[in-house]
Amino acid sequence: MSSRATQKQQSRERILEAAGRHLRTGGIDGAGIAAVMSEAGLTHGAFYAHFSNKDELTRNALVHALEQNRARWLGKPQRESWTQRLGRLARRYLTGAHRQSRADSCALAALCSEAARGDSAFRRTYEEELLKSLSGLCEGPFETQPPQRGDDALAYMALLVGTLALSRAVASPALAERLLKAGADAAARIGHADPEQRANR
Amino acid sequence: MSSRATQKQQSRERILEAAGRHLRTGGIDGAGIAAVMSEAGLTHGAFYAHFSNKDELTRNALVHALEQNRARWLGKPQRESWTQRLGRLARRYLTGAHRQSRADSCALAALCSEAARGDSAFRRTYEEELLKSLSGLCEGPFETQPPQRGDDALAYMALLVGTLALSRAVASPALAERLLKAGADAAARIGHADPEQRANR
DNA sequence: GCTATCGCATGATGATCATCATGTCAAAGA
DNA sequence: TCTTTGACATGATGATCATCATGCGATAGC
Repeated sequence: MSSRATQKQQSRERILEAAGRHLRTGGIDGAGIAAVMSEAGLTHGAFYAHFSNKDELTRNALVHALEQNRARWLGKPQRESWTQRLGRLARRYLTGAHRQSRADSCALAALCSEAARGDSAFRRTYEEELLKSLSGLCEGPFETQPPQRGDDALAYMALLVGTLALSRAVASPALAERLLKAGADAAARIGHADPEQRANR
Repeated sequence: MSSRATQKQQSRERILEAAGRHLRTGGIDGAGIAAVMSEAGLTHGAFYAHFSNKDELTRNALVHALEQNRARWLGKPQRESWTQRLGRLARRYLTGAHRQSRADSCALAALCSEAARGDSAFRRTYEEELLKSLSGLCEGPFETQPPQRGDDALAYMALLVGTLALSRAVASPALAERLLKAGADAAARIGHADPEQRANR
């Protein structure tokens, strides 16, 4: 690859990094092309050499951010039961540190309510990333999971995302911490409700 | 009350209604004073006779919206167990209709991720309203609930909010519907995990 | 070495928006 | 009836922002 091409590739990488941080910290609108480019060490004019418009950047930054999120959250495969896995990953996700670190936190949670207002291309991207995260959680393609496990995984993700979002939306740290704890406990229980009870729902 | 005062009161009411709709449909920034005032049948200049700035409007609209939300969601007291109540209210909350009606839907869910980016006055208001909703759910002051019930209520609200938000963020209607169903099932189970299991957590 | 290319910078442009200044007119109070 | 008040309208003002036009300078291919 020519040196110019690698330069451009590196610039693009830095832009996506900066955009990912801004996206999670400031939301979809809170980005600002000039601010992102400046954080990437460039000026606003260079933007259109990399992306055709802001929406395209936003989608790419979302993908980029969630790949990082999944790598850090899911880590390497473990020897554990489904129930253990749900409990362990919930405790790893619902921490005070995750709540407070905005710039590199889970983009699904950081954007959950704003995503609904995005255009359909953005929502398609969001959905794809959610499905990838579900597959990572299940350690296999989400579409091939047995129905009950798929439903568990969906409710589980909704609980994690909702808990983290609420814990940030709230003003008092004490309530935020209690939310995290209550959410993690409930998430750990999603895997093992009494089976006979679940059969005749 | 003088006729002028009632006029003003009615104007204020219409502004709050319009702002509540815009808040839930377009988010905190998506409001736009001119648009809100025009929907209230006034022009933008009249705004500052009612509120000192946009932030104040936003907070008041949030309170107004959530009062309506609670009235419609919780309805009249019922003769039912805690478990039954959680199941019934989850099914009432997590419907396709609620997902699609943006303008008058639950403001807690509509703003859950953006609220984190609001100023501290906004987050205080959000927290107060969340606590009122929790009290309504518990049919008594949230602060006086037994710890386990309080934790259940917190996780339950997080699950409802997260499920509704995700179901809107996603592009495909089928996945959205499945999320609602899985969320409602899981929410109904929050109340009755095996007690001995819960005791030695 | 010469020239074309292209990544990037600088500086418009036009749109949107919150807020303010000023004017108007009807109702309140004397 | 006359004056004052205040709810509302109209029309700036300045800030922010996405997008575009233009120019530069280094690199790549000849």
